[in-house]
Formats: sequence, C-alpha cells, structure tokens
Amino acid sequence: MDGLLANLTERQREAVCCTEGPLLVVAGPGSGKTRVITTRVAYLISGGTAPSNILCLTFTNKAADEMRERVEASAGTRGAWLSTFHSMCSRLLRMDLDLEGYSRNFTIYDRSDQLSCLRNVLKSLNIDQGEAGLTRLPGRISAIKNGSANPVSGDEKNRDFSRIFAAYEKALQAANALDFDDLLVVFLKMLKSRPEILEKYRDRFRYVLVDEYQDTNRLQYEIVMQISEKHRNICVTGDPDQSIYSWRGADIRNILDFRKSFPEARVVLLEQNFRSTAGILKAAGNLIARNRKREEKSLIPVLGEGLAPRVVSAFDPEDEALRIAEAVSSLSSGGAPLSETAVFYRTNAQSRAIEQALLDRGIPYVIVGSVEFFQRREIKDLSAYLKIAVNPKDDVSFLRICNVPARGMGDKALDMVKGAADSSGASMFEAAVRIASDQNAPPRIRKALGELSGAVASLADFRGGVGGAVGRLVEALRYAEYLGKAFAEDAEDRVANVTELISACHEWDEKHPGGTLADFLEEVSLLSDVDKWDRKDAVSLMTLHSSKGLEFDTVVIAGMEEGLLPHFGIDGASDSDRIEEERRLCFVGMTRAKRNLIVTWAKNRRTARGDIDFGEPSRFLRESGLAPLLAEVSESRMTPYPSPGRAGPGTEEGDEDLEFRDSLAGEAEDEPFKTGDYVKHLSLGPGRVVATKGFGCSAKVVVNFPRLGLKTFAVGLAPLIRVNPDE
DNA sequence: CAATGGGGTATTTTT
DNA sequence: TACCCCATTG
Repeated sequence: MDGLLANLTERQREAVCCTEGPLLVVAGPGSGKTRVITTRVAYLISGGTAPSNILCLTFTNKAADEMRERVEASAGTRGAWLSTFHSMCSRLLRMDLDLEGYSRNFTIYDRSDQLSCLRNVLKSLNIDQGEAGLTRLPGRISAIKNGSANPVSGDEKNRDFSRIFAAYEKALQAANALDFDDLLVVFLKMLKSRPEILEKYRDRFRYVLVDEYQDTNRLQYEIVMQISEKHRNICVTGDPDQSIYSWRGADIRNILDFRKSFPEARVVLLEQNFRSTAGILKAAGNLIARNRKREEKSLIPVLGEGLAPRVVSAFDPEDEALRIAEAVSSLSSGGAPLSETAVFYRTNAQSRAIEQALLDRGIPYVIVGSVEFFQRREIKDLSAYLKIAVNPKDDVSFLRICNVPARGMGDKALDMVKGAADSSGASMFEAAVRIASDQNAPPRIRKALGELSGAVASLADFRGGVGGAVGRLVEALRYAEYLGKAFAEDAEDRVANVTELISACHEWDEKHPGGTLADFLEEVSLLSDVDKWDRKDAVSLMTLHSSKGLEFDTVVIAGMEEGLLPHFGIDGASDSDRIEEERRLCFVGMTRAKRNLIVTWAKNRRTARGDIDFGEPSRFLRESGLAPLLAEVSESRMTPYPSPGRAGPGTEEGDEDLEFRDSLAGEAEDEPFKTGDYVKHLSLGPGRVVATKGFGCSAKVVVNFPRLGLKTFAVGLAPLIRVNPDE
C-alpha cells in the first residue's frame, strides 16, 4: 500500500486517503488529478473494498478507459465501474428498464437522428422547418430536459414549441428511442419510480467518484445525489476555472456549492502544476485572473521558466495556416515528435485552412471530430439497418433506409406503410413486414418491402459476429453496386468506408466475445469524438472543447481574435458570463501545453455569409500579458516572417488598443518572382518557379521541386528566397 | 421515380 | 459562402 502512495505530494496523498465521507478535490490543470483518482481507487481496493462497490464517473469514455488501465495496473484487479454518465445510465437501463412503453432494446438517437425525427414531427404538425427554427430545436429541447431551462408556455411562438416538444417526446416513445438527455432523464425516472432498484444501486456503490465535476448538469447532479445518499462516500474532482460546458447545461454551481450540499465535506486544493513550464503558466494565470466569478486559486509551477509563449500575426486564415504549418515543420525537423504537437481552434470550420496547409507540406495530421466516420452517409445507412434489426420500432431508421438502395419505394408506397402503421398502432417497419406478406398488396410494393425486410432479417444470422452479419448485409443489399451507381464521383471512397466498417466490426468482435448487435450499437452511439482519437505520429487538430484533459509538448491556438476567441455567438451577445466562459476555454487550451505555446491570429477573416472582417486581436492576448509580442500585419503586404515585437509597457487600463496598432510594420518589399526564377524554400529546399498567379496580397507562385513536384505558395508568406542558378 | 438545378437560409462549442 | 431542401423536369 505504501508503494501506491510513494511519489505523491502531501496534498495528493490527502486526496487519496480521505476515503470516508464527502470530499471535494479542487484540482488545477496539470496537478496530477487523474493520478489522484486512479490511486484513490486502487487504494480503496487494496484496503479491502470490493471493486464492484466502486463507481467512478468520467467525462469521456477515453478517460474512463485510461483510468481503468491504470487502476488495473496498480491494484491488480478488475471490476471497478469506470464509465461516463451516459454509458452508465444506458447500461443500467438495459438491465432494468421497463417503463412507460420503453423497453430494454431501446435505440439511442444521436443529434442527426434527433433532427430527422424532428423533421418528421414538424411535417406531421404542418409546421414549417424554417419557421420552427429546426436546427435550434435540439438545443432548446436539451436545455429543458437537462434542467437548465424551464418548459415555457405563453406567447404564440412558445405554444408552437410546446406542441413540437410534446410530439417529439411521443415520437421517441413510439420508436422506443432515447436521445442523449433521455438516457439520464429516464434513468432518474426509473430510480424514482422503482425504489427497489434505487436501493440496489445505493447499496452497491459504496464509493462514488465524479471527475470533471464542474461540467456536470442538474440531472447528473441529481443522479449522483440519489446514488450516493446512503454511504455519502462521495469524492468529486474538478476545477471551476475549467468549466466550459454551460451551454450544454453544465451548472458551475454544482461545484461551487458542493460545500453547501455537504457541510461536512473536506476540501483539498491541488495547485502545484507538474505539466507546463512557468512561462506558459504565467500567461494562463494572468488570463484566468481576469474572471470575476471565481474562487481564488493559483498555479504554482514546478518546472522551470522554459520558452516564452509566442504570438504569431497573420494576414488571413490561409496565411495563418501557412505559418502554423511552418512552425510545426521546423519543430519537427528539430526532432519534436508530431504526436506531441496539437493545433486548437474555437470552431470546427477553422480546421479547413490548417488542414490544407499541412497537406501542402506533406505533414501528417489527425482531426478529432469534424465529419466523423460514423456520420458518413453510407455508414449511417448501414447502421440504420442494424438499428431496425435490434429495435423494429425505430421509425427514423426505417425512413432512412426504406429506399436505400433504391427499390422503388416512392411517396405512394410510403403513404401506404404509414397508413397501415397508424391504423394498427404498429411501427412502420412492423407494418412493412406485414404488407410484404399480404397477398392483396400491390406486387411492386410487396416486392420492395420483401427485399427490405429480408435484408433486416438476414442480420439475425449471427455467424461470424457483427462483422459477419454486416458483411452479409452488404452482400444482400448489393450495396457496393448501389454506391457505384448512385455516387459516380466518390463511389470508391464510400466503398472503402464500408470495407473499413466491416473490418472495424470484426475487430470489435474480437475484443468482445459473445457481444451482440445491440452491444455494438450501444458502444458506437456513445462514443465521443475524443474517444475515437488515437495519438498517432501526426499533428492533432481539434476544438478547444475537445482538448480538455489532454496534454502536448507543443500547442498552437489559432484564431485569437475578438469575435472568434472570445467567440460572439449567433446572437452576437457578449455579456460577462459568456466572456468568462470563453476565457476559461482559452485557459484550458493554454494549460494543455507542456513546453511550447504558440498563439496565432489573422487580421482578415471572412464570415461565412458577408465579408465582415474581425480584424482585432483578442483581448485575451492583452489579458494574458502577451500583447507586447504582437506584430502588426500591414494591409497591403504580408511579412515573410512574424517580426519580433517590441517590448511594450505593462497592461494598464487605457489605450492598449493603440498599443496593437503601432507595433512593428511589415518588412521591405521584394522583387516579384518571375517564371523561371531559381528559388530556395526554407524546409523544402531548392526549386524553380514554373508559374505565377495574381499580384499584391494574393500573389501566388507555383514552384517545381526536384523530388516533391509542384507546390503553390503565397508570395511573401512562404519562406521562399530567390537564389542564383548555380547555387 | 430519380436527377439536377436553383434558390433560400444558416452560421459555436457536444455527451 | 456553402450547404440543404425543394421543385421541376426528364
């Protein structure tokens, strides 16, 4: 047991060893929080607690998996329950759910299933999509379900919304489907309506741990309270300064008020930072100190001063991307592993330019999130077949695949199915199966529905596990053939995706002997973006939100501009609560960096619609003390390299804005490149100009390199110089 | 019944 | 600007 506690600080040891009663661990970034949690679990086990009496809730499946590994390694046993709230609720519901028409083979609807469902609902209510604000509905519905908004009624618009909400709920129940929030809502309902089940879990979970407690919402709070009420051995860890999910219903009061909920709670503060060098922590600390709604807490560096954070100014997003790629490439050639390098941004849309620049340089990268594998059309189509096989009431999935591949199911046929379903109280798929064997039904429709139900039925043959079943489904549907016909352009990619799906299924089968289709779907639908990410030998690109809990040697934060970070949302509002959350988000990003922090901003950034320029460097640069490093970007001309900034006076209130403007200007202009010029590129070596395009700011040159072939560069941005032919 | 084109509209973060 | 939906046409 002493071995477990070796190498822990006094405070960390306290957090590990106070196992009885409520405990709040306020843990700053890099303070060894994960280590504390896993050691605590191992410590409990080594003290004689049965692993099955321990419940540890984390924010992502990835975190849960990593913690499980570490616990098993140090405790030498398995069986402690480590999972996310959503996975836990889902798994427990599959054991006991029997409530208001829901049954245990329920389907989990993700965001896009939810949208499809809402589309159907609007159609049946005869409400226009635009009118109803379709894309904003899931958020509003979620806010009500997770307890961060009140169900409103009253004016006309809200009356519509109430109708939509009610119809949506009804549709979900009819489809035996739960959305993400329902997993928690229905679980809580089950606990409240079935005391014997509640009692079972209260008995079972003698020790409850909750990580990232600052990002729990009202529902999660209630679940925790319900489950831990009996033994009151509840340990929550978190950091109010890293609360970044209020828009998803996270209630920062859960952590701020922990002491009110549990007056007897012990509090341990972990402030030492073992991750980042002092220069980085200084910037991050300056920044977060600006938040008013905050409990005083410091970042105490353990490592040395290290490199100062760097600010890079760019002309536009392409320029910014280019400079990021340059920085990454020079670090990499200096021996830094790409797997220890990450680029963070506020919005997913920003990844495009960065991807392109990395692609141009041949720098490998992986993106967390964006258009994820399971969101691709062909994958969603095949998944819909699996979902129907598990839960025949799933109308959303039925509508998705009833005519994929095309089998002549038009509006007329669909109306017939819908009519039959409505009049018999069955789901659409159930009705379809009936019509398929109905002698009186039109032959064409019978044939189509026969094919459909046959394909679904083929999944019941489970030889070769999920992989075998999906393989046979693809065969039965002649799906590859369909893709070839329907998608002339990118059919090959799509077929490759299908192949990849099948091999992923086989892989899953190997890891889960005896696993069922339902198990597979369950796991797949609860996977988050980060869960699917693997640290490869490549630069990682992700949103600031996704970066929570990770760390890298080098971190680049792109788009440090007013409006983007802090982001002024769709309504442009920028009240202080929102700004404070944006500040925390930036703080989270900065504190992921171990040794090297680079922040970049672009002078010109077009919005999707008009062409409004943001153009102001983020206030966060000033607040973190990095403003003096800003180099002004000239309007007419981009500088080849960011110039070192002049050291400015401190950041007193006043005319800081002027401060930005009169920083260094661009360098002197070069002669334009001409076709035939011999040039040398900083990292790519010598080459020859074969073409030029545009002029002024948008001038580009195409350079032919002996080994690499043609590359296009923006003049003045690329580290490109003219050389003599004989050099 | 499918494909194509035009027009209109939405723009943050995600378990 | 880019995507998505719908209507029209083949």
